[in-house]
Amino acid sequence: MRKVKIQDIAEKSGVSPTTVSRYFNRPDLLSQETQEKIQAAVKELNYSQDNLARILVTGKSNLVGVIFPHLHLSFYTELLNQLIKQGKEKDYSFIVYTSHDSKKEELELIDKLISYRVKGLILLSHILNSEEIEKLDMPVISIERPGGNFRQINNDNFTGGKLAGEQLIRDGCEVFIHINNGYHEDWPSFKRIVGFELSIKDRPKEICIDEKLTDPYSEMASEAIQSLLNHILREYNGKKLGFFCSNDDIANLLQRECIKKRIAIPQDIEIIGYDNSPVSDYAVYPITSITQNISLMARIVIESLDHYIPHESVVPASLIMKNTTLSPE
Amino acid sequence: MRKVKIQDIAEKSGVSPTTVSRYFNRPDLLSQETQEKIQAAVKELNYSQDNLARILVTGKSNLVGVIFPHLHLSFYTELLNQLIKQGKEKDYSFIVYTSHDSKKEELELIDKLISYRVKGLILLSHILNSEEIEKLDMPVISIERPGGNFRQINNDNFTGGKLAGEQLIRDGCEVFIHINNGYHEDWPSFKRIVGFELSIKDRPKEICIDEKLTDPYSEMASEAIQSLLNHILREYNGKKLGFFCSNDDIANLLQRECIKKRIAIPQDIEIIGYDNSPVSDYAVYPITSITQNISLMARIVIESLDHYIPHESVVPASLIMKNTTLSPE
DNA sequence: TTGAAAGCGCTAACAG
DNA sequence: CTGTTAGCGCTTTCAA
Repeated sequence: MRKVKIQDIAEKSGVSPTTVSRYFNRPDLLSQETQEKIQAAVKELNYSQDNLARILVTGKSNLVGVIFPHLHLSFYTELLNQLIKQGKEKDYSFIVYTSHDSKKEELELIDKLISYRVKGLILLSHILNSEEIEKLDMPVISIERPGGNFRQINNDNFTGGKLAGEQLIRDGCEVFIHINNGYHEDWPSFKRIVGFELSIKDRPKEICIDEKLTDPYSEMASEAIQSLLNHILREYNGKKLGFFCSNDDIANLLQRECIKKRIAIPQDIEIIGYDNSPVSDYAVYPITSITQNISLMARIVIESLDHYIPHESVVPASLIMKNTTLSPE
Repeated sequence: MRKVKIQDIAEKSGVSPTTVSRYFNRPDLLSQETQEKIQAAVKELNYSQDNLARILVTGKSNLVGVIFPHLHLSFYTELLNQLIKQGKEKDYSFIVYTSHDSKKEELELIDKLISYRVKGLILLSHILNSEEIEKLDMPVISIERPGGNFRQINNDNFTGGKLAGEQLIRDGCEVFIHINNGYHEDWPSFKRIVGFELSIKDRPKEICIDEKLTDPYSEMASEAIQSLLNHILREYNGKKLGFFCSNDDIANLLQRECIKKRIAIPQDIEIIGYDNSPVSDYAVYPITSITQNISLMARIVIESLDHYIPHESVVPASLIMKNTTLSPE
């Protein structure tokens, strides 16, 4: 299958393998004449480099590993999309894994990545804790994960939650409901709740946590949101409700139930999502959402691979007004 | 960074590097005693293999390249999801690219994959034609692409379209509309249209093609579907309409417009999508859809990597009844 | 401006 | 059951 190597084109063009290597890496060191000879041979034999051999000897790899919890959330697929797109310019290639599973399996995945000599690891899954990550003998860039002595890129979740609360207040909501699929106090996304609660002060509120919402495309999730909505409607009959959801997919799920119940959006119920992902635009009523600026996150990731300095970056959050909140006068 | 190699643990355990190598590849050839010695050393030094070196010498790689047109379609992300999941068992790792772009860029991507010595290439993009693919010096598995002398895995699109048409007839639709983002007669998905048209015979029909629907998450797409629906409603006022969309995302887009116009689904309009992807379940009225059996496709892909024999596989299509068509008595 | 030699980390003969 | 030797395809000294 693969046959033509540097040796072959060395012979063809009457120079040494070293010179051919230099043609690719330091062409400026070669005479015009040799360059042309080599170029001709490369074309004729349709030679293409062997990156593995090169990585082996130089120790410099452009392979990057990415581990997602799953791919059923727009935030993840959009981030992947941006990583691939922006990584292309710097010649990075991404090995993608998902890890729904055990700690043991995640460590095996990472080991496999190491065995492929990846330049770094982009981590979105929540299975490993900080100490375990710090033990890894490679650059790790975590996204929306609890901190530690590695590179972290997080959204300004606090401001995100605060912006949501403020908007709902401005629009005259009387009860404030946060829907989330689970939280830990050390997760960056926990700050959304903090910011939200702070902004609504002592107004009536409900914080609804349900792990069934983790995979919003499941039937379980659908049922969970249904009974949640029923509960809230019963409890706060006649009041204007302001919902703040931990992601757009959940917000969309909620909107769907509201439509089925013929509740007027945004007159009787307002909804604010998180991520400003395609689904939020794609919903029946495009969903007002907090943007995480995924493309900026991706850019910082790529940059961090080149210059790895463990610390946290916070990417600003902002409110994107759409049709599930009142439009400003 | 990376230091401990086979040599180190050979010294540590007092055997030759070869023996250590055998410990990983043919442990059955070693005595119990040596195995234990080596195991101890491996643990102590926290050794992990170097796959690149191994690929270099054996010529056998478990890296697989995947090229998608983009990642904004559930069919793509779900396929990727399944590939990663099912590939894990056979120890495959996937390098993922998207290629919105030029033929030149796509060939560069493929060249890069070759330079990483991938075992094979999974191709979903439509940029290269069959001859160009055949020229590639590696196993190529194409999915939903025109054929050629390589491995193809396609859905039984003809039956898929036919099933959709038959259902709409059964439900009493009077006008039959197919919505598509574009087609070529040699694409497998063209057969959906053929099967659909055949099943509805001489009944009133419209075949609507609009490239703006290619990325259904764009604003353009949204506007396109809106004016399309307006046109149809004007033209066939009072008739029951049966829509067959080329994918679930478009079907969802269409449903959204129907809801806004307060058209009764499935009484006045029926909608059938394609892919049976998460969005179809996630829509306000879960969308009746043709399943491509993505997980089966993924399984065949994985299988084909091990036993590469150029030919076409056709994966059966079937109709999944949900809420945008009448439920059977 | 070019080449010879050594070696990246590993495994496949072949031998014992 | 284990070790010796050679070499995967490339780059990096060092020397000319």
